[in-house]
Formats: sequence, C-alpha cells, structure tokens
Amino acid sequence: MKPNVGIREVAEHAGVSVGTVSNVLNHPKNVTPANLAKVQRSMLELGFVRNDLARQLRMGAGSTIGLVVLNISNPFFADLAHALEAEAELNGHTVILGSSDQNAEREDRYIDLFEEQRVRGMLIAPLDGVTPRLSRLRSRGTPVILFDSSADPEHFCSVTLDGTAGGYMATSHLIETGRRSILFAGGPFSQVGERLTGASKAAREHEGVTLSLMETNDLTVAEGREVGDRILAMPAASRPDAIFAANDLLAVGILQSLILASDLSVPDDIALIGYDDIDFAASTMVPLSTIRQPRDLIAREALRLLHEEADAGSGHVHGRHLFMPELVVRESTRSAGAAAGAAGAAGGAGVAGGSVASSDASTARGTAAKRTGA
Amino acid sequence: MKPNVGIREVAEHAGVSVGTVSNVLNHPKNVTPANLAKVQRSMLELGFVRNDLARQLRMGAGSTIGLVVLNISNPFFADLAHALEAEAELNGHTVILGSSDQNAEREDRYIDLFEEQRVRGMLIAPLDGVTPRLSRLRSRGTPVILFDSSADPEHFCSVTLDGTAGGYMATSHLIETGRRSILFAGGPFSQVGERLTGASKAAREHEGVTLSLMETNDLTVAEGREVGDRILAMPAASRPDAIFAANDLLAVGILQSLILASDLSVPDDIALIGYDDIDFAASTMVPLSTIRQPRDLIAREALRLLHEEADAGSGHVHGRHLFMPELVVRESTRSAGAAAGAAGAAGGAGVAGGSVASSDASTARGTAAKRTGA
DNA sequence: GGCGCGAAATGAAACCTTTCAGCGCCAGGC
DNA sequence: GCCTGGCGCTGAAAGGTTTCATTTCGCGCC
Repeated sequence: MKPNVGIREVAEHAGVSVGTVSNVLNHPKNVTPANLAKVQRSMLELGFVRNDLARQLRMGAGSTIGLVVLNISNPFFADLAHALEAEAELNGHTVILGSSDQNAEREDRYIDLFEEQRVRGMLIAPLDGVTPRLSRLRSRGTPVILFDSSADPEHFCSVTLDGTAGGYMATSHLIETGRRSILFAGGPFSQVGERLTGASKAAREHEGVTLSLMETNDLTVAEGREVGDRILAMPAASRPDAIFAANDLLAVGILQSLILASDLSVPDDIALIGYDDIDFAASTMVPLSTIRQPRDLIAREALRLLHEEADAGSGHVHGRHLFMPELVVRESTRSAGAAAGAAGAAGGAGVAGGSVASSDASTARGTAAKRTGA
Repeated sequence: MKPNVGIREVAEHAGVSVGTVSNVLNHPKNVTPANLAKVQRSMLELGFVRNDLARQLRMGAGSTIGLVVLNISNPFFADLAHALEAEAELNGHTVILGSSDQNAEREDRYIDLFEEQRVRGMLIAPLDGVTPRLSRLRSRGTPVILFDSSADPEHFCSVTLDGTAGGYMATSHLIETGRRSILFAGGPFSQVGERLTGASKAAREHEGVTLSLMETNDLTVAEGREVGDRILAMPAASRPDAIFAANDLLAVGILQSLILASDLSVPDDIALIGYDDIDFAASTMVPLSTIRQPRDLIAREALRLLHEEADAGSGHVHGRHLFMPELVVRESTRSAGAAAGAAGAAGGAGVAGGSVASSDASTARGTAAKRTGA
C-alpha cells in the first residue's frame, strides 16, 4: 500500500526537520510542545512505525537478547525463558530463542545467527562447557552469560544454581529420612556432574550409606520410565530404598514406572526426589520432593549481569553467581515412620553438615547470591 | 578491542572492493576463486561477522519471526515454539518470543515491539480474537498468521486445530464408553468456545446425556485442582461421571485433586479426558486420555503460510487451515466394564457419529488439512 | 535598540550492508 | 585487426535512523 513511511516523510508532513522528529522519539523534552504535538499527529496520520533495525544499526548494538537452551520443551527452561522474557520486556528488549536440542551443531548455528543479529548479549546453557567458539564470541565483544557454574569465572560471567549444594541437600535429606541405599539416576553425567558430586559427598559423610549410579542419555520422562523399569527388573533385595533423579522430568518418569508396578510404594518402599521443582512436581500422583531453583531470580540476575557487561565494555569484571537451591519436601520422601520435621518448603533444614558448600547454603537461605570475582 | 570490522575493512585487507566482498557472501559463484579465497582468508583473520541488522535494513525486511503466545509455560505452547523454531532455523530465520500472559496490554506491547523490529511476520494466539490493532498491523504490510480458527478468513490466515471437532470427539468418546453425566471444565469460554461447542453438539445427539459447565479463569494445573475440589464438594449423587477438561493442564490438576480423595477412582467413578496431549499426559498417575494436536504440522504449515504471505505481497489469498485433531485413548477413560477396543493411539475410532465434523475427522486422519479459502 | 545567551531546530554525516550501472579486459568471430 | 559479448570487479547510492556541530530564534538586560 503505502511505500514505507519513515522519519523523513513524517518530518515533511509535519513541516519540521528529521532531527526534530528523531528528538520527538528519543528526547521529547527538547522539543517545543507545539512541535511535539504536530509531529505526533503526523505520525498517527501516516501510520509511522519506527524502524528498529535502522535504529539499532545506528546505535551500534541491539535491543535483542539471545537465549540458547538445551531444550525449550523442558519446563525448567520454558519457565526460565518466560521469566527472562518478562524481565527483558521491561526494558523494551526482546528475547530470541534457540533450542540446541543437545546438538552441538545446532548450538553453533544459533550462536552464529545471534552474533550476526548483533544481539545485546547471549545467555547460554552450553552443551560442552566453554568451547573456544564461546571465547572467540566474547573476545569479539558480545556479552555472554552462562548457565553453567563450571565455567571459568576469569573469562565469563555465569549464573547458576549451586548444583553441588543441591545434590548434597537432596541426598542428605534422603539419608536423614532413613534411607541407606541410594541410587543416583541422570545423565549425561557431563551435564549433571555437580549434582552427582554433591550426592556422593553426602553419601561419603555417612556411615553405611551406599550410592549407586545409573546413567541416562537424557533428562526426559521417557528416560525416567526406562530407569524405573530397570529398577523393577532388579531382584527386590538389591533395589535401592531411595532414588535421587537428576531432574524432575526423570523423576516423573520413574514415579510413573514404579507406581504402575503396584507392589512398590513411593515413598514407603522407595523414596524419590527430583530436581528443579517444575510446576508438575506438585501434581504428580505422589507429590514430588525436589530441589527448587529460583528461576525468576536467576533470570533477573542474568539480565543484570548482561546489561552490566554490555554497558561497562571491557572494564567489566566477570563473576560467577551461585544461587543456593532450596529443598522442597513433599510426599515422595516422607519418612517411613513419622514425618521428619515440618513438611513444605522448609529450606535447607536437612543440610546442617559441616561442609563449606552446605554452610554457605544455610547462610544464603536460598535467595542471596555469592560472588566469586576475578 | 577491535573497532567493529565490517565489509569495508575486509575489502581493504583483501585488496578488493566492498562489492566483491558482498558478492563473496551472497553470490559466491560470481567471484573468481582466487579472490574468493583471498576474501575468505581476510574474513577469518579479521574475525569478520556479517552485520545482519544492516543487511535486513538494506534488503527491506527481516529474517525474524515473532511469536506471541498466551503463556510459554504451557507445555503446548512450549512445544509449538520448539517446533517453530526448529523449522525456522532451517531457513536461517529466528524466532522471537512473546508471552502475553493473558494480558492484553502485554500482547499489545509485543505486537508493537515486533512490528518495530520489522519481523518477517507474526504468529499470534490472540487474546480477544481479531482486534482492530491486528487489522491495522496487517494493512501496514506485516504478515499475520493466527492460531485461532474463529478469525475472519477473508482478512487473515489462520492455522488451528478444529476445536469443534476435537470437543466432539472427546465428548463422543466419553458417551460411547458409557458415561452420561458429563462436565465440561475450562475457560475463559472465549478461549475454549469451540471445544465447548463440539462437546455440546455431541451431547445433544445422544438421548439421556447431560452436559454441565464449570468455567475457569485459566487453563492451569492450579485451576484444575480447584475444579477437582469443587467436584468433591458436590453431593455424591449429583457428581458427573465424566469430565472433559479443556486442556491437559487442567486435567492434571483435576486428576490430582480427585485422586487425593481416595474414595473416588479414575476412571471407574469419574472418567477424565484432556486436550493437547502434552508430554505429561502419558505420565500422570492415571495416564490421561486426550485430544492430540499435531504441533509440528501446525508449526510447519504456519511458517509456510507466513512465507507465502510475505513473498506474495498483496496478491495473497488468505485461508483458514483447520487440522483435524486425533483422539488418544489412555487409562483415564477406560470404560467401567471391558476395555473399549484397543487402547493406545487408535485415532478417531470412537468418532463414528454421523456429523459432518466427525466424518471429516476420520477422513483427514489427523494429518491432512482442509482449506477454506477466500 | 543592540547585545548576548540559552533553547530549539536543522541538516549532513555515519552506521553497514546490498544492489547496480558502468568499466576494463579477454576471447572469439568476422 | 577490430568489434562484440561476457565476465568480474568497482564504487557510489540507498535504506532509516541517531548524533552533533551549526544555525536560528526569542528574550531579557543593559
């Protein structure tokens, strides 16, 4: 219909210069009320829409934030995306989405794509830790914030939950409710390594506790059901009395599988704890105990860091921000005898051990962040 | 570090003109192999990254696709986003995300934001049907594809499941497995109207079937639990013997609530069917019968339409694309007596009624699309 | 009435790319 | 040997905005 109507047409129509129109958009207070009104009327009449591409081009950098997650179908990432997007929108920023689907090639393509789009910064849950590609990206000037606490805090900002503490909490909780033979299910281990580390630490600190492992290819419901089936196939005597699933999806699948075999009860025969506290965790047949990650806090902090890095330029000091997770006790780990303390969201109650990680945890109370600067 | 390195610096470094560098990027075959190699080497050495903003600006329109959904935390939309994004990435396009959170103001802001970004097109699950704002958007030239079959096919392309057919299928299935007193739970009705229409049509076609309604504010697990509680509060005699929940989240909540009250059994006392077939539907304590929506097909078709509309310009003929949903039978509607036919994903088996919608459904078999052109 | 000052408006430059008309050059046909 | 055509390269224009050095205007004050 109309050939593109730009700032120039508006200026002509309103009888002012392009500079004035630009000022109306960006520095209204430097414009006479009379002119302001005139220009605004012209904009309406012509149906002017500011071209953000040109704007970003001229201004040097984007108003867009790239998010690369492992899989957007995972409710944890969906919630994270949701929180990020709400937070970004407050500043007129926009989130563009990339789901790597656990595929390094896709991850690379998204990084390239986003860099070409001159995103203001990227938030990445990297597949293989920090690759050279990420380093190059950063050194070219694109702020990068990682969801991965194993990153080198010298060169990258990262925002994560303390997976070691979380794993420790979960396992300690299982131990304190009387379980002794614990199975850690999850994988690939490269992705859930910290949780495993925490779990094994807790196990080592207690006499008579054994921790066994079952690695999965993925953290999905389907994989969980397979884990469940494998457990059911074990001789009853050698079955674990508790399972720590590396995320809630897995736990849901395990639960499903165990419960269909009606001779086993959760939590009486086998206790089960997950990780993430996705919305469904409270809605499974046996409501799932889990480790809660404050996604909105993570999102907010990630964006804060991103902006800081974008604004400060090279003078920026990277930091690793570890949020302390929180234990959420529900039915699936109820102790066989009496209930262990108050149920509900009593954070960290079971993590009174002497380790550094756990004392940090109880200090931080699940909300504060600890900064490890460079 | 480096001042931005652009096509110009590359040209200088390689000893060619900017035009040649551009050709290397866009029409490599018009460039001498020698020059091509020289330029590519220079790009690598300088760490050149093409500026997509300038590119899009010059080329007139974007490589970005705006997606505005009701809530990205809803697994149905998360899956849709996932499918879209995978599909878009094939063409080097990018998906930017907006979650309106059932809030008209947010929806508006996203539409504005995306228009300013000169998206190639928008996919919108509109809150209040087609608003004047959407019409204006379209008339200014941005392709708009709706997830809402109630849209006027004269002026918009839309891609949806046939909600009426789905509602009819679900309800017919309940009736055929012997249920007579059916409760439709969901809302706001403006969003699930078609499903309700289909349900009430199926009810009317059968003697002795009553359909009652319970409106919700939202389609979430929490609302579902409230629905469940309300049902439990009813005198046992007047409780429905089947519930058709307008989506799976709601159904999950209802299930949770009913099952915690252990005197009721699903499906024996109350059958339950959901809508969407989210991943969790198969993983709830009682696996949930539901209506499956082929999300990846929808995504693909939506993008096809979007590109068609973007390329064809004003000569484009809008169309409404209705995909036929598919009945997925699981435990939660098992008939009280024997199992009704094979369980599993036996599509449409229960939808042999004489109505137009259902015969279309069995013809289309859940994959084909029916086009209602303008 | 003239001077100077601050506020407001101006218009060209810059951001980085793609496109395109034009130019030089070489091979081949006459 | 000259003309034609084709191929590759060149360099400037265009695309819409913001920025900024300048110009213009209005007003108070001497």
